[in-house]
Amino acid sequence: MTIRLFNTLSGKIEDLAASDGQSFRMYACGPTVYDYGHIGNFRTFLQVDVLRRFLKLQGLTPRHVMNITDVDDKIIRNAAAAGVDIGQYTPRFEKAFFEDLDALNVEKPEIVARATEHIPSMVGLIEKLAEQDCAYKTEDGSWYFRIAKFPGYGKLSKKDFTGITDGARVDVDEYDKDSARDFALWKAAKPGEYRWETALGAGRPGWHIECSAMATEYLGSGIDLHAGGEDLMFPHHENEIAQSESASHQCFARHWFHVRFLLVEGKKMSKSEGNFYTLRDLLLKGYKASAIRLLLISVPYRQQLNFTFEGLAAETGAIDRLRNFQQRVRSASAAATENSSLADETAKCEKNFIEGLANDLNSAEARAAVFDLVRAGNAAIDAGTLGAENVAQILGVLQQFDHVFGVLEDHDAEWTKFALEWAEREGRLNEASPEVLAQRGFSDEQIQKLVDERTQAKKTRNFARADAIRKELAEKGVLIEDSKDGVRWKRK
RNA sequence: GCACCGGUGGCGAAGUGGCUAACGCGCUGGUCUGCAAAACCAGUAUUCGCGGGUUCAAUUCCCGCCCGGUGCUCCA
Repeated sequence: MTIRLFNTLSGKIEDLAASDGQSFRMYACGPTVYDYGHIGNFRTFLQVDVLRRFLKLQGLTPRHVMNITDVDDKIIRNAAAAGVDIGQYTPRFEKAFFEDLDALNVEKPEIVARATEHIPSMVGLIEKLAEQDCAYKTEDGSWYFRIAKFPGYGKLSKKDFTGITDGARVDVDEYDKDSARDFALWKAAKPGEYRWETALGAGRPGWHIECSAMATEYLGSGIDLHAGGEDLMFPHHENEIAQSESASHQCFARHWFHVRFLLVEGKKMSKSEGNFYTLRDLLLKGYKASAIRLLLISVPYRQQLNFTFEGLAAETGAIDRLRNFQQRVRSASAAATENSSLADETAKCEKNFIEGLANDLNSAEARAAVFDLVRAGNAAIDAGTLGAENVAQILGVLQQFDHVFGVLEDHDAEWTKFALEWAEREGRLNEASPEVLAQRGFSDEQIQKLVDERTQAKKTRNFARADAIRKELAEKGVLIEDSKDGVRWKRK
């Protein structure tokens, strides 16, 4: 199946392929590690995850590079405020970032590259640009990219800069740039500021240069795909193209993948609106990591997604249904004969699932196909017309679904516990919801004891006592389910 | 202000110039149960922001308006 994906550069939907016929070389802009990641950040990382997982499902081998921006103005400012070196400031946020990706079941890229560990590579690139007069040094010792030397500037974001008047909006710090649009490659250190001593002078890299240097170092020129949030299109990605292509005289990236921003409760997410959420905020409120993942990936990446708590609750229900179905199919007693219409239904699901994703990563279409199978499969189980071959086929399709969607395995309670432990260490337990908090210190053993007592009470038909225990457990966030195979319980 | 994207049932959301407008959640009814819960089944938009136009036919194409979002500046 040919994978078709929208390319920001061409403005068209194009076929995706590994240009070297072996590995699919992709670069995705990673986080600036100065704070905890919010759900907007994670929508982008999650959509890139869906893409790379689907590529793998389709037999491609991704070679995926992600940068960690561990030096920038915000980091320098925050570290200085905390009275520590940037090297002491960033690791905890980098660690938190990867923990969050783990919680969201995001696969780790093949290569993770920190900006601070690639300074020589960036310096080399700037020197190469300087040799071609594409970079120049200003009086304060900073280096800038000369946009006038790159005719293709604006081709990604579709901007026409020909009419821009130089000097129209010049920043005070940038008074000696040749053109207002020229951007910093290397920022000279002001007294007392964090710095690297290099051939370019003492300073630190500009924001855009790290991605050009590291993408090229690990992947070479003409990479298959470059990804990021829609906001990065301009100026970040535009500048990456200008730098990289001026230095190499080759295409930097063939395909550009941009993920749309999300809304929260119908509004732009911002701290002042009070609708700004980190992953940890949501876990502490008792939402499941898997539901957060599913919600963030279920709306196609080019579509604005409205993140709501009602939607999050809905996805929790959807996940339960999918997991229950898988469990039901696994333990179903197979009928003697195969159900051919169900076999057709299963094949159709697989086809629609793959086609949906191949169609510009339409995850909504893909998951709808799976729910069609859930309905058909459940009906067959109810009717007792599920053959052994049917079981194998359905489980196979669910496995494919989960290769990409990654929500069927249940690690939710572990991540909630993880968030609680983190909050406790950070002195932020007050941010946890009462229900989540009630689970703290309520051990599995204690729960089991109450569950057993209730079972005994039921045996003696002491329903009043049994119901009282059920109520008590419910108040502490534990749900009881009676079934033929005994009593099950789970933390909500 | 200029440019771009979107507005589909209670909520999220797919899709299409003409077949019963996907799918999930919710809700209602049913099966099951000591009662629940869970699970399963069934039902649930004469209609796709508003006003025009093109067309035999528009939710789908065009124009205008209203609303939301994004970019033009740091931002996933």
